[in-house]
Amino acid sequence: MGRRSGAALTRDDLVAAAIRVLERRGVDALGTASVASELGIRPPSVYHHFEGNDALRFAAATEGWRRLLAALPEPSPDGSASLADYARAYRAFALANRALYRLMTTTPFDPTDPALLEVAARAAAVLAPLRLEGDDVLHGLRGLRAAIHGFVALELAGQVQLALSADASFEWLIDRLIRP
Amino acid sequence: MGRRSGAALTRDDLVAAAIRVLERRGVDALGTASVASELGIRPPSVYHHFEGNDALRFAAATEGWRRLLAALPEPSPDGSASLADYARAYRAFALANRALYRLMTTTPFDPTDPALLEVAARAAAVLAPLRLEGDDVLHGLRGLRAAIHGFVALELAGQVQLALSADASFEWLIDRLIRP
DNA sequence: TCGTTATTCTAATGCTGTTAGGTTACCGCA
DNA sequence: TGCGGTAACCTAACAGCATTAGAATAACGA
Repeated sequence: MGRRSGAALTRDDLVAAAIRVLERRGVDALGTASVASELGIRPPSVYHHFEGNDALRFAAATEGWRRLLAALPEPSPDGSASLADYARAYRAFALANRALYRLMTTTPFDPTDPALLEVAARAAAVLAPLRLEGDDVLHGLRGLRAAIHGFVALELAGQVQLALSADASFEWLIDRLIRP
Repeated sequence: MGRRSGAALTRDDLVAAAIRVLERRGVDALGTASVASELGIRPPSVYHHFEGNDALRFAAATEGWRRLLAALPEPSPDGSASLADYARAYRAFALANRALYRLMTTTPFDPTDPALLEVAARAAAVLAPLRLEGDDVLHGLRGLRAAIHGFVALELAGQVQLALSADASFEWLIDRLIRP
């Protein structure tokens, strides 16, 4: 049986289906088989939209960065969007989209991707009040990302036990990093 | 053909083979097939030593924590092993055993594992000079692990570009976390 | 020496991702 | 209005994977 009647599937349809699979069945279940099944098509048909499994996962990860970007506070000239707000929004996104975040941070990514560049740019904007200079700007950027991602990664791995509030520890860490 | 003559394989033999596969062919290639091939046996034979693929990966990850522990400085009563030494040794291990470290931090782990508990205990010992009190002790422990792991994870993902020394950024981050 | 057990095997199943090549719907153009 | 080209989907087939079932052989204890 050849082409079906009605609207044809787009790459975006497949990516959306991939993210649905991701949320429902976890990162290990993501593949041509599960995505095809989600859409009611056959695995080989996926190859008309993507080169293969890797390209599909890559596209899903990129869409993840776009969604993260949409969840981050926009940098405002008056500096009302604080560094802590940025960090909190980042962490909240990761906790609300665990499988997707794992995919994003395990998939090799394209350093020229606009969404990724913008995520980094907002982090830089939000660091501005610290008035870092020279190399410290890049050190600060790397340190902030490392701290946020590291904390979230430990949480997602279940390595933050319940004896003490994870929220409080996160605030403690961010505060220690940004204080003058 | 049944059992082979000579010494039989042990669980440790399989774990060592798994780590060799890990280093040579990466974390995705690790499985019953590759480990069996590494040892010159057939995949089903792996099931006489481990319940399956997950158990094998779990054992390899646990061995990884043991090796990390051996690479960390021992806590000394006079405090000569500093926090920075601990952080540097941790990072060096991760960079020298990339695939193994990825496996360790991706595999769900046993929170009662002695090696893991000891890694955490040494981190706690090394934090002692900071004289944190109450909840701050746990906050500090979590923050330190998050910062170190986050930085290393970004490095392993290739997300630390070469414009500025990663070593310097790491020192910057650790210093900012531990200064009074 | 002889059964018992441990270790490995072959054979087979069902799941992947992937390639090759066939079939049908849509769309622009005569 | 009809016709060809292309895009989107299909079935069939293959290789590789983890896994289970059951047979064969070596080592070991009585």
